[in-house]
Amino acid sequence: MPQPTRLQQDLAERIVQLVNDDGLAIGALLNENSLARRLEVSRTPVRGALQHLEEQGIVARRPNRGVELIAIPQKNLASAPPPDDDEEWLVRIARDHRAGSLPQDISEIEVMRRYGLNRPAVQRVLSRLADLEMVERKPGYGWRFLTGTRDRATHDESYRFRLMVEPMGILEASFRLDPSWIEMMRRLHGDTLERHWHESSSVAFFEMNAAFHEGLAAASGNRFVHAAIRHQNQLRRFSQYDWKFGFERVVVNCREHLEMLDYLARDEREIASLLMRRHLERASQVRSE
Amino acid sequence: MPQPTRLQQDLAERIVQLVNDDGLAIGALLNENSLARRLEVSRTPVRGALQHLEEQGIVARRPNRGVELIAIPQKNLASAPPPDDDEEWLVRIARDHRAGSLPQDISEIEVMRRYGLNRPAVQRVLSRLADLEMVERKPGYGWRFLTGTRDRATHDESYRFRLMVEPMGILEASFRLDPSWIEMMRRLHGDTLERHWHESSSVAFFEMNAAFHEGLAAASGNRFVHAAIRHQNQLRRFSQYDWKFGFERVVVNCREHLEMLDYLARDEREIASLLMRRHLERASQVRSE
DNA sequence: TATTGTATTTCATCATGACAGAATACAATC
DNA sequence: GATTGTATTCTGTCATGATGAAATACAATA
Repeated sequence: MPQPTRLQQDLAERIVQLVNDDGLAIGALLNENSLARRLEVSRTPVRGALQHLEEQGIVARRPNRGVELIAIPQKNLASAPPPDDDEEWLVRIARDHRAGSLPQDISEIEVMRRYGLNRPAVQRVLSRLADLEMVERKPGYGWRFLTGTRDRATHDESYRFRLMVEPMGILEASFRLDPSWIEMMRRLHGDTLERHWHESSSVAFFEMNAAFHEGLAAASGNRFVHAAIRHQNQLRRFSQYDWKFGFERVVVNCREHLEMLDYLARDEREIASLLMRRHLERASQVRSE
Repeated sequence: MPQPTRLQQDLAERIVQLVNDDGLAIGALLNENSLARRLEVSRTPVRGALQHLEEQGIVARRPNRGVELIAIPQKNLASAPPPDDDEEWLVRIARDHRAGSLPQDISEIEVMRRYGLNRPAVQRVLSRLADLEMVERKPGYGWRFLTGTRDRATHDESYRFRLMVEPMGILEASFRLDPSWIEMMRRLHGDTLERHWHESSSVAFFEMNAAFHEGLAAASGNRFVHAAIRHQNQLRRFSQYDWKFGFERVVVNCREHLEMLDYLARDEREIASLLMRRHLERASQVRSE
């Protein structure tokens, strides 16, 4: 009981979500069986999640009767994406390599030694870096970083690719955008514009940016469009996490996003699509200056 | 020495490739060191590959002097893609599931038992099926097949996606197509049209088709376009391997490909791009009849 | 009877060691 | 001196068993 599992944490969040969606009031009784059924897991991890919520004072066990809701939980910050355990290692290794503190060619054992990771973890991390085309297996043993010719060309190709997919995604017949999503995005962008700007906000800014583009890709109703953009975001995450945006760039970006949201709210998708095209073209030139 | 490694097989093929590229004649001496350097591996696997070639009567060892080329090897069939070891299992599992002989939800151990695979192999295979969105991890333990709603919608979304990417790829400024590739493709398509058609040719036909689209994607000079189409091919490979094409469909397909090749040979890319668009639109309707 | 409490079984991950193949170094031969 | 032959070291994969968590079955209680 000291450390809730990742599954248990996720379930706890999803239970909070269910409570909100169902509009339950204080005093309502939950029960493990129906939760387990709705969440498609067994009772065991649900118990763990409930215990976790109990420690937070959100529910209280009523022996043999159920679990009473004793406080309405408020959802955490707007859809904080659950940070993957391996992810921090991805970022760290990518950064270390860029800083030149890693050799161009490296074996799995060397990575294990340097970072104190076990082998399965190293293999997961390297596989994911390979998916992002940041490393590749060497023919014999070991791995090789690909960041030689990569950065310059990749940046352009990424934008060229997104220019093919994102504006068209908005025009798909299956495009459906949740109005509440638009509202949430508007609020996030408004906040970013008004809040005082720190260098340290660049990660948050990146994530908002990524969420905007991914959300529209998801709305296209085409899983391949969505998957492609998610992949692009993942790719950019590492090369841009410690990229220092000037505030002017942030302002321009938010304004362009807000403009698109305005048109999308009125279902003016042709215009939004054009704006997306121009937005990407402009953004692609930022770095190459 | 009974079984050459996969790496050794690959090296043997690449050595043959080098011999052809360099235009070496019978009697020429190869040496392990320079081959190892050019192939970016150590001498050990090169030795294995040479031994393999020796058994085929292509080279002969001259102790302490080198390895003599005693027969000009002819390249195997046009770019036969080295069939991945796991791949047959992917196909088999996908097929078994479609045939209904696998449960909707399944654990890794169950897969190990049914197919007599070891755990790492099962994990590789399931991961790849997950990349193709054919299965997903269940929250707790086990995996779930996604082929419920999948097939119908996926087919359409796949073509919608390719319609965004493939015609545009041809128009990219970085587009470069190797004339010899065009020639090879023409020959392949011509052969397919003339040869008598068997049901059993459908795999070969699929692969030619895939190679055509992948080749054009690669020519775009954009790695994301290329990766996206490779992914689409992989996806289609499983749902279409035992799809029975009527011969009329094969004829139409080849004619359309050949027409595109004609325009591409003259660098008439706008027209080729339009033809690609119509080709995909037409192909997308075949199955939904 | 509905629900939680408890015990048992099953599963996936990790740790460890064995093994085959690749990398490397050095000896032998022309 | 260049090349192959041979030995040694290093690396990654597989096999096995231990461990913790999830799934499942059954008992207990309101």
